[in-house]
Amino acid sequence: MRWSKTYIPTLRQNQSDAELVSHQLLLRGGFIRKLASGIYLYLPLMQRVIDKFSNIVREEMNRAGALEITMSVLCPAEVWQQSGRYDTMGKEQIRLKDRHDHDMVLCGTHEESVTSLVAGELKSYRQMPLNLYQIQVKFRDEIRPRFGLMRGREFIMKDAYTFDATEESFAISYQKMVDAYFAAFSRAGIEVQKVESDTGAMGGKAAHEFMLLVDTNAGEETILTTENGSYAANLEKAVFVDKAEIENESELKELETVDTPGAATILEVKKFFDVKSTRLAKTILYMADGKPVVALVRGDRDVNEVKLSNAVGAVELEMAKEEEILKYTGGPVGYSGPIGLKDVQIIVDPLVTKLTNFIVGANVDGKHIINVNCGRDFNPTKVMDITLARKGDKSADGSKLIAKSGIELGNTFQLGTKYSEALGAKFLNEAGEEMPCIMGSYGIGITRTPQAVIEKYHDDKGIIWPKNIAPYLVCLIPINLEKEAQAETAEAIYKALNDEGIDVLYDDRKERAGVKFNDADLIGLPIRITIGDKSLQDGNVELKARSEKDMELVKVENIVEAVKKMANRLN
RNA sequence: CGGAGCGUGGCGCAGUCAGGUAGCGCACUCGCCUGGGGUGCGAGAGGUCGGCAGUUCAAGUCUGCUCGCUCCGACCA
Repeated sequence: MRWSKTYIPTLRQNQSDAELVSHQLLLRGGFIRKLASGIYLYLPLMQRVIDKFSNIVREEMNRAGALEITMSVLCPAEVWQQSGRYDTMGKEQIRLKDRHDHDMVLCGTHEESVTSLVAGELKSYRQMPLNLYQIQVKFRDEIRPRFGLMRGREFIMKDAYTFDATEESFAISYQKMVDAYFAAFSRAGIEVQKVESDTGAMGGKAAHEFMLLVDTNAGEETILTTENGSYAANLEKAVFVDKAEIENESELKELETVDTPGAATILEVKKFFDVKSTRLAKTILYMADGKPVVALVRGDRDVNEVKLSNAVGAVELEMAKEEEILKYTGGPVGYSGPIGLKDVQIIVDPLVTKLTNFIVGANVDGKHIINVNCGRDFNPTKVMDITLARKGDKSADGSKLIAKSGIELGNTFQLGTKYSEALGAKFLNEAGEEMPCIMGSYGIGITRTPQAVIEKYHDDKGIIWPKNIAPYLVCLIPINLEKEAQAETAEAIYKALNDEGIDVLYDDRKERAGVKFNDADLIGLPIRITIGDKSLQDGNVELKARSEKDMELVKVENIVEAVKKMANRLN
């Protein structure tokens, strides 16, 4: 492609509202433009990146036996009502009415569509395993879109869905997808880390995320992992073994209400009684789908709201407001406790049940209760792990957990039979019994991944694309096209590379060398060929990798081979 | 939704406090110069100052309403 014939609107200045380097570079490099908050247009360079990455994913999916289909983005609400998710998706789902006033949704994922498809066709265990996928636009009406393509309201995703007759068969299908994911990301030039994650709105039994680990604040998720990688999970999901030393008293003492004026926070209470925060229980009131729930964790710990949300089966969980705290506990913020609460669910973390004679709020301004014991003084609705893990905690095998920052590029969900039962995707097994399919669903962020790659691979001048997803492999730059020798050589090399099927962007613009070099560095094509008088006198052109500092001189007639050789050794 | 800001040529901004001829840099067009890291000189074109209503002789500037956008938080691929 000739630069003058394509459309690459690079910018000299940064756009003021882009926070992330990768977002900034996509805008400056002329890859994307924003149409509205969280809605982007993909320009020619970006389109090529998307195509290249899509094709890698497509090839790996096909290799794993998945079959490509396309499902409609527009979907009748009815299907979502059947699965129950019409109520649980909340405002993230974009909804509209058609001209007949029928409720419709713009899909953010396709479990419902694919399951209702399969429900009508799948009758026998002989038809499984089945794996269907598509690469398509998705809609999620994010509360706060940000970070460019990382969190948009419209984005492209590869989503795959598996249907199996038995757990054994499902395990194989799942593993095939996991393997395909590693293969696809590796071909795109990046290494991902598989971590355990919460299933969230997807439901189901277990889930994994595929994270790109980054140094910057771009990682919107924290991962806890052991040094050797034996365990890795995202913060919300991470399970840990608590190693805190607790000074428990063996004898259970009498309850006592104590005046603690001005001591509302854990820190103040701990100071007041001159004890460690592990001797206190933190009582936090939440509203779960409008109903009050109290969460009790040890004083030195924080509530994991995802775990809590799962514990009570809530769709929407938020911390209670001041007036709600007053209403349900009778006391002000900072003095809440589990004793004497009525019509409030009490979820207690196991770490609290291990304490004796601990301290809680009295639900009265300026008072706390001491010598509290769970089960004796109040009855938990449920005892369940609701504590947020943190770095420094121990994993199950005793190794220390360390924190890393990651960008989620893909995920895999073990859905079980949630959707197949709801939407009637049933089959007859070998014994002639009717069974629901065992399902899995699998996503890869097609537009998000390239931006994450940029976040990982860039320098102060611009992007450094891995070769397999670079919009072009080679950037061909004649310093001065007015010089006939340079122009002729450029044309010849351009033709030679094209004839070999090598993607080359030929900068034939009447720009000064500096502009061309800067633009080339900015858009980050892996290999640059420079044609200038100095080296051309000896029949040479200059070959340079974007990721490397030094260039080499190559005879014009050897350039194609040299490019191939360089491409081979580059990431 | 809670908190904080911002909307002025394509992009980045000044001007708003204190009402009185809409400005700067980059980009763009034309001419000349230059020609190995965002070149220099000259001449141009381009703006409903987010929108609506109000105050005023006069509104980018003051008032009210409204729309959009960004950042922090809750939500998430």
